[in-house]
Amino acid sequence: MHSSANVTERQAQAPALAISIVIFALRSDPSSGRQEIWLPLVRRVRQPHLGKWALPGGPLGGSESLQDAAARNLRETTDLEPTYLEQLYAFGGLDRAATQRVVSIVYWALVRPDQAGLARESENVRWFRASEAAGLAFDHDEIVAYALQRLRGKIEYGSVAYHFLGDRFTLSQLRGVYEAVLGRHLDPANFRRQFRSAKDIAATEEVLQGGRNRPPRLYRYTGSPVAEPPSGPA
Amino acid sequence: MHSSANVTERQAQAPALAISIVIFALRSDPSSGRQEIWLPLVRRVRQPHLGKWALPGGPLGGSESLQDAAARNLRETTDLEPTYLEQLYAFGGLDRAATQRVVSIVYWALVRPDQAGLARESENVRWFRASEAAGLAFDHDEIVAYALQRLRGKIEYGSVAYHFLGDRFTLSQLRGVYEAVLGRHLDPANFRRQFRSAKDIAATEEVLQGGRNRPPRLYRYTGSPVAEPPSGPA
DNA sequence: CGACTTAGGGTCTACATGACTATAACTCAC
DNA sequence: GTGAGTTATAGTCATGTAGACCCTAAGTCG
Repeated sequence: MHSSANVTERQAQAPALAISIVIFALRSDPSSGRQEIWLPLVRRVRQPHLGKWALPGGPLGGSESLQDAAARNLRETTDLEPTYLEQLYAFGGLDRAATQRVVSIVYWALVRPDQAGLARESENVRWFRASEAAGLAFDHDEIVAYALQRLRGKIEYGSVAYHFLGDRFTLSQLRGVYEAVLGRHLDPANFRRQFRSAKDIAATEEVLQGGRNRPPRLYRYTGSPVAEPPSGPA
Repeated sequence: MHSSANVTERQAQAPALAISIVIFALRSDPSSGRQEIWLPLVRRVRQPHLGKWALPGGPLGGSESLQDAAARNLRETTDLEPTYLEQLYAFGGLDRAATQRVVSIVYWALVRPDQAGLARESENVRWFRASEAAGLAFDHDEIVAYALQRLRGKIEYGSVAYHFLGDRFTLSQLRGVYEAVLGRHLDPANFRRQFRSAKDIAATEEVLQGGRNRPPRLYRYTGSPVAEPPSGPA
């Protein structure tokens, strides 16, 4: 599939179509306690870029939608179900791959590493801090940077933050998500005030017991669990 | 990464890759004087959907980037240069075309119909009011609706409004753009106050003479003329 | 019990926004 | 030439929100 082709052959070929996916999850640093953004990468087991780390992905199956293909690649690498999945961008520069013209439609996803999904690493699948994911294969460095930028943009406006968390969460946990994504400290009191008046969040009767300090109240996200309509943007 | 089928099988299944483009321009209604959003459509001259109106577009050339392909399709239908060009979305549902799986990477553009470009219509190219573009071929109705939604979202946050206008414009003209895109009346005084303090807009020494009323001052957009970095999102 | 830490509520100020009023500068009808 | 009409432009006032900051509540731990 990667037989070296001269220029004429390359231009005659239809561009190959691939799906890649940037999968974000949060993990607490054991020492500082702060949350950080992590993502799984897959080691290249063939040329080109053999041995380098790359985004999960693969060719688009003939009988699946773009979104389905992204979700399938996510499951195959992490064993997790996405709580959020959205198209990021279609990358189609001429020089993305040396041997063949490849157009990659990239999705980005948020997962909740509740189960041992984040621990399910192998020789060829490993989780990295987003801040330390560099030197990746192809143009995947740029793609990850763009996905992070989009994540930051989306969290300010929209409702993606909740998709990092379980169905019940404290405002401190939610604030931790925002601080991890935005990369700066947020005032707890102002954050609370802002989200108490938010539409799609509701206080439950429960509090979280077992902590060292005053037990915090648990909240619930009441908005729609999926951000993207099933048949693409409507 | 994945056990690959042999080349012939894969190419038989491989979805076709196409570029489409939604081109927006503003035109004043002669009776009301208000501005409206227009876009050019192309009549289908072959099956499927023969005779229906559709978005400009075509197959992706083998030696052009996605952005270049979109710009080329724009020039071929309108003879205008885009002042703004950005990727909209990649549509890849299974049922988009009856006979063949087609993945369309759709761009959207803003043009300034300074020259006679908007008048350059033909049997198979015609401009339509965006509000009246319905019954289009394929899923192009949805694509136009989504592009309009994106335009509205972008105009509130960003700097796309200026790309509908020439290099010198009055605040009334700029307000006209906002009113056309957002579909509602805006208070002239408040609009003025907001944009006098905007960063990327500067007053010139000139005023626009020849109108019926008090001559308005001309302003200039000082931000970057292109929104998208040349090599895709950075 | 007192020290410590996080939860949660409040105040004060600065700033942006929407509604509204007032004045300036021009054309046109007469 | 004068006044009506229209748009340009400035200012005012009330409201809402965000950031900085302070205070109290309710737990744990020594």
